[in-house]
Amino acid sequence: MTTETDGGGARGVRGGERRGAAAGGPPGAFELMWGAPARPRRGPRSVLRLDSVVEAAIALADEEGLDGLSMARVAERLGFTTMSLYRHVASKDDLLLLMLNAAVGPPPETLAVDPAGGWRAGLDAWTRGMYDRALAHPWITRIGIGGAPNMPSQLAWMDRGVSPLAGVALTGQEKLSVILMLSRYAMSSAQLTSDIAAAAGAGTYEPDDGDYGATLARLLDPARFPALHALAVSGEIDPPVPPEGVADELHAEFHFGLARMLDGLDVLLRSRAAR
Amino acid sequence: MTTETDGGGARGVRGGERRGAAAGGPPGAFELMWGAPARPRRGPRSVLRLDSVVEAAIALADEEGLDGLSMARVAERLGFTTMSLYRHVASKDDLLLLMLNAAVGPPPETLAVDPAGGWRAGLDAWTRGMYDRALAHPWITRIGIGGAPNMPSQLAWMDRGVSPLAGVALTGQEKLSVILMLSRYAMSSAQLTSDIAAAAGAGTYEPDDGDYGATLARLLDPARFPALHALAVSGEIDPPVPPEGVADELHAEFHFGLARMLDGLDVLLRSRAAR
DNA sequence: AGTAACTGTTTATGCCGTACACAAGATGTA
DNA sequence: TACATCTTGTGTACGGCATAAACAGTTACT
Repeated sequence: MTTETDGGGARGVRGGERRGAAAGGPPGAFELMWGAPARPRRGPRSVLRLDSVVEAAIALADEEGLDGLSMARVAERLGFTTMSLYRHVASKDDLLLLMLNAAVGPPPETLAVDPAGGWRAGLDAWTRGMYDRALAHPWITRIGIGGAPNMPSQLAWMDRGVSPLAGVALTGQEKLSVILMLSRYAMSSAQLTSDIAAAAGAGTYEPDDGDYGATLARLLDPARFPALHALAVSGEIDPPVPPEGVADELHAEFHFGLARMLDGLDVLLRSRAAR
Repeated sequence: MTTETDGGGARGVRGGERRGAAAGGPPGAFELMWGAPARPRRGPRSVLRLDSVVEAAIALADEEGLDGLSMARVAERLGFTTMSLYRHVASKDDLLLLMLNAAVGPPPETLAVDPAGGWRAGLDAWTRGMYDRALAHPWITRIGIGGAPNMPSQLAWMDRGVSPLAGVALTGQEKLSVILMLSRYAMSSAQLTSDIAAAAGAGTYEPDDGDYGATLARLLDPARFPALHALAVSGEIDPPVPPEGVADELHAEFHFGLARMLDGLDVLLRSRAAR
C-alpha cells in the first residue's frame, strides 16, 4: 500500500480561471458547484451524468488513493471512454475540485447550533466532525486548493463553525481565524493519522513496527539529538499496538491538541470579558 | 501560475521498503540520509554527485513547484541524461524524500536553547522557524511522508522542539504531542499562505481580487449561510492589499493561532503546577 | 428540410517514470 | 601484464498519463 504524493509532477488546482460555457467545453468547476445545470437546447440527452463521474472518481480515490485515480480508470469504471469525461468536466483538476466539494459535503445535521452548549462545545464538535470527514476520505487533505475557500461545502462548514461564536467577544476577522486554525488542525491531523495508519496496516511501518519510542532510541545519536534521545529512552512514549492501536493513539493526540486550542481561546475570551 | 496537487496520479513516498545496496541499484533514501556513502570498490569515479542531484531538484521545485519537477528536467539542468539520475537515486519518490530532508534542513542556530526564555519563548520561536522554513520551500508541505517522522532533519527539529520543555510537567508522550501539534500547524499555515499568496500574485485570486469579505458577501445566500453571511456583510473582515498584503495578513493569522495554542498549553501547565 | 448544437468515440501527441542492455572506465585478481 | 568484475553514464524502449482534434450520430430549433 502506497500513500500518495506527487508522481509525474503534482499539478495545480487553480481556484480562479473559470470559463463560461460559451467557450464550447463544459463549464468550470466553480460554475458547476455554484450555478444551475442549465439544460442544453440541442443535441442528445446525455446518458453520462456529472454526478456519476464525481461519484465514481471518489469511490476510486477511496479505494486506491489519489495515485490510483486517472481519467482512464474513472471512465472504465463507468463503462465509457476516457474522453467522454471531458464532455462533463473541463479538466482533471476541475474534477478534483468537484470531488473535494462532494466528499467534504455539508456538515452533518448533528452539528446544528445548540445554544445551550456554548461556544466551546460547538467548536469542539465541529472540529471533530471535520477530522472524521477527512479520515473518511484521506485524499481530501492532499488536494490543495489554490486560493481562498470558495466551495459551497467549505463555506457551509465555515458557516457552521462561525455560528457557535455568535455572541462572543471576537471581531469577524478573529472568528474566521479561529475556525481556520481549527480546520487546518483537523485536516493536518487527519493526514498524519491516515498516513501512519496506512503505513502500519501495510506492514511498512518504520523499523520496529509500531514502537516509535524504540525506533527513536535506536536511531538517535545522543550527542546529536540529546533532548529527543532522553525522551525516547525514558520509556515515556507508549508503544501502540498496531494496527488499530496506532490510529487510536493518533486520535488521542488530536484530541489533546484540540483541548489545548480551545483552552487558549478561552483564555483570550476571559481576558476580554474581564476588561 | 499553478499550485500543485496531483496530476498523472500522485504516487506514494513509502517510508519503509528500504533496500540494501546489495540489490544492485543505489541505496534507498533512508540509507542515503542516515548511512555513510561507502565508496564503491570498482568502476569509474562518479562525476555526478548525489548532492548535486538533490540540489538541482530543489532549485527546480522552488522555481516551478512540484508540477515542474520531472526527472528529465532535473537531469537537463545538470547536463546529464535522465537515466543517469537513477545511478544515484532509486526512484523519484526517494528523490522527493531526499529533497524534503535537505530543504527542511537542520533548525537554525538561533533556535539554540535559551534557558532564560522559558518554554514559551522557545516553542514560539521554534514554531515560527518551522513556518518560515516551509514558506521558503512551499512544496515541502505537499510531500506526504508515509509513516512516522524518521528523517534526520525532522528529528533534529523535534529534538530542538522538545528541549524547551525539559523541565515542564508533561509526560514524554505529551511533549511529543505538543511539538507535533505545533509543527503541523506551522506546516498547514504555510501551505495556506503560499497557496493564497501564489494565487494573488498570479492574478487568479478569487472574484473580487483581494477582498475576501466582499467575495463572501456576494457569493453567500443569507438563507443558506446565515452566520457567515452576517459576518461578511458586517465589514469586520479587512480587505488586504494584494499581493504582499495577503501574505502579511496570513502571517498575522498564523501568529494569532499560535498565541492561542501556547496560551492553551500554559493553562494545562498551570493546572498541574497548582495540583 | 435544413442547420446548428450537443453527445460519445476514435485517433494522435507529447510527457512521464523507469526497465533493460550496452560501452567505456576503473579496480581487483591471476 | 592480462583478464574478470563491477561501476558509471547512455540509448532505446514501453506502458501510462492528460488531453487536443476530428468525427459520426442524435436532437431540437428555424
